Amino acid sequence: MPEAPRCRFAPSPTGYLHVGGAHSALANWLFARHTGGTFLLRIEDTDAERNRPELTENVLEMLRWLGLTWDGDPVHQSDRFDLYRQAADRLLEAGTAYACDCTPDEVQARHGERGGPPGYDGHCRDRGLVPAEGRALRFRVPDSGATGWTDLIRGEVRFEHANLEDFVLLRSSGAPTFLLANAVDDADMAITHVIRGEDHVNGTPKYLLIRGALGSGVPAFAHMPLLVNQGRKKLSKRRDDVSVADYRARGYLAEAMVNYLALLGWGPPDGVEVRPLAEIVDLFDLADVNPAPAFFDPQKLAHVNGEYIRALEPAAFVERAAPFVPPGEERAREALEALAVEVRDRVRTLAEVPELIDFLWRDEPDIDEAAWEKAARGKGAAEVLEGAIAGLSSIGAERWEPGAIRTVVEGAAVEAGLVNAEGRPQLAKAQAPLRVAVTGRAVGPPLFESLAALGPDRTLARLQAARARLP
RNA sequence: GCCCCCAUCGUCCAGCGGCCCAGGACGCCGGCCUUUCAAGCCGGUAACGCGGGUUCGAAUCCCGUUGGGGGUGCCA
Repeated sequence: MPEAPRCRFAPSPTGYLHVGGAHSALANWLFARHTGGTFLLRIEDTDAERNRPELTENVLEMLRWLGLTWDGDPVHQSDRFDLYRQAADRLLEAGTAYACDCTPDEVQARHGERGGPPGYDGHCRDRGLVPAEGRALRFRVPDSGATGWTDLIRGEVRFEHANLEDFVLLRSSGAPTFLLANAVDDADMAITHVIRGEDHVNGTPKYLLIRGALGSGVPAFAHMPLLVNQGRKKLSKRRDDVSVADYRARGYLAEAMVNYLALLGWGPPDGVEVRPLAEIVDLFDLADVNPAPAFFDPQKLAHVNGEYIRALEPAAFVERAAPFVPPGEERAREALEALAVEVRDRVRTLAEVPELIDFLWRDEPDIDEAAWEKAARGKGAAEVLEGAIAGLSSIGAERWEPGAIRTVVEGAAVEAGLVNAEGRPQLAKAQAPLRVAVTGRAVGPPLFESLAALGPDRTLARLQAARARLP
């Protein structure tokens, strides 16, 4: 019986959680849940300069929101500097690391002079410098040979040592770099599978060299495809719309986001894309992941989100949409409940909900003038309004429901001459001026249900106001 | 520049030597349904980058090429 897999998501709190990070976290989570393994979280906060502690909470909150729960407590690298220094000492004693007093500027200047490949030139390799404050520690990469691994997604990958420069393990400040801390922690945490983005492929031989020098064995690697934008560039927080928190705020459901993310770089064997997470856990396999970069397509995300929204029970929809209508507004909540199903079936994000029903809680409809002009110019607009006003006035509050309203509007349509060849009322034409008059918009939930929810008094007042605007 | 990775419709995924003159999904276009808009249903559009091999047979294997991406920090 092989040891149970252990994997981890290791975000750096230099920014909020973005969809690329979520994609990589999801791959780890799916792998762990599928294999019955353990999914750990490690906060890589070794860079005091760029570290923003408050962002750690955003990352944790978003992972929780997505449902990507981790096992045990998150590990913070800032608490473990002793561990890294001990490892560095061992490498120093073994001669696989050496002190270096070159400044980054010097390294770059020498590169400028000599040309050729950038990176460190091994200047301090054999100077026998004693480690001290202000001196960095570098790894002595073997002159010959190569380091490689069998990537679970990419197959064989190899790097010639000749192409690897002596990289920094400890900064001159004494703080560990990502390369050292990452490798040491994975060994310490007994990580068996390193699942991360393709942008880490180039750092992997260095990781392997450190682990080899430390004699700590090696985990398996799976480098996930990067998520790219329309220009096929790696998603960037600066220019792309990638904040997970923003997607939540814009009315995307966590389960839809997770389902969509799972579809990037991977697809279920049976082709059923939108499905319960449990089934995805069941089907997911790293060996099936596509190594090519994948475009993060907001349109398809929206489609998947719409499917999830429509699958919600009415009551559940109301609960989840409630935060998107004016809070504390009793009429808003009532409006949501009154037209729950009609609205649910028409939105792709919860943020689209208020514009469909705001006419119910506003004192006056917010009239879209372009829509009004068009409807007012339509044939029989004034007659339909008048007929509706007269007919609806006589319905009475107790019989104010969609069916009765429809009957009145059909009658008004006939009287206004809006009939087809068979003499049937043309409701599409008749409802246009009524809809704009009452809701302010040209499109929205079904009209009769909308008027039923609005009630006779407000409906009639709005129809009369609209009629008054006509010549 | 150098190193590494990648390569099927516009996009995401399927295809792992014959079932493929390539299938599904999003998008787009058209139709049906219909009180608007959606949803739903039906139909259409559209791809194996190129060149060599290997093989009876290649989208599938190999080589090359072209194109794209990533890395190249005392960031992670």
